[in-house]
Amino acid sequence: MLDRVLLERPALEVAPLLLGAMLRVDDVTVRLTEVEAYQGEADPGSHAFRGPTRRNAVMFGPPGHLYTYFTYGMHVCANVVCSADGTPSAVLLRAGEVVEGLDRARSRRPTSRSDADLARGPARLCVALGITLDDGGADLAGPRIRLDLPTAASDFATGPRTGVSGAGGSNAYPWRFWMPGEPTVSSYRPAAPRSRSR
DNA sequence: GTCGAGATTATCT
DNA sequence: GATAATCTCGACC
Repeated sequence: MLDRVLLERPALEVAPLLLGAMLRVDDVTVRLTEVEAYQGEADPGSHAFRGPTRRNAVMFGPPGHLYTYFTYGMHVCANVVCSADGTPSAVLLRAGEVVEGLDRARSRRPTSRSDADLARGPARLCVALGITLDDGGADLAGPRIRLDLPTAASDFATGPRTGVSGAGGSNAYPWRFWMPGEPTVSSYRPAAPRSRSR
């Protein structure tokens, strides 16, 4: 059962709690191995930094809900909304290990060469689980989506966020959390400065 | 194995 | 019209 009280804390405290958590969508279950904290208003890298918009409205709402968004036109990323109602904190689900519904996950991600690749990366995780924009704002204790927090905190490491746009100069926050030794967590390739020129 | 560059579209200014 | 919390593929070591 999802303990909503735990999610009312700041993202930085919720993030380690989510490591090892089980996230089930329909018949596919993933054990989260890598997450990233976003402190809304105090975080230049967060979508909520510039204030509430239609897209990030869910983040400003009560915790225990799913915040989804489109990025780069092709990819969906999922967050767990935390902190109290009105505080735009969220934890991005970066990677996980598919522990149930492997066949389903594999068919959704035919390009994955190994099972560890199925949910290694925010957008991949969403595809493997079948999360779409339609699931934005969904209750994490609902019929289709269910989140189970681990009973005990897992071992974890922290480090600087990668992949966050350098536009805000926000790469300085060590708000990435992962479980050491997990094959689904690779030292993520530093985001290449993306140039649309040409 | 690691490194570098392009693709593609919802959302915001 | 510009931007973006990424992924995939190809080249090279």
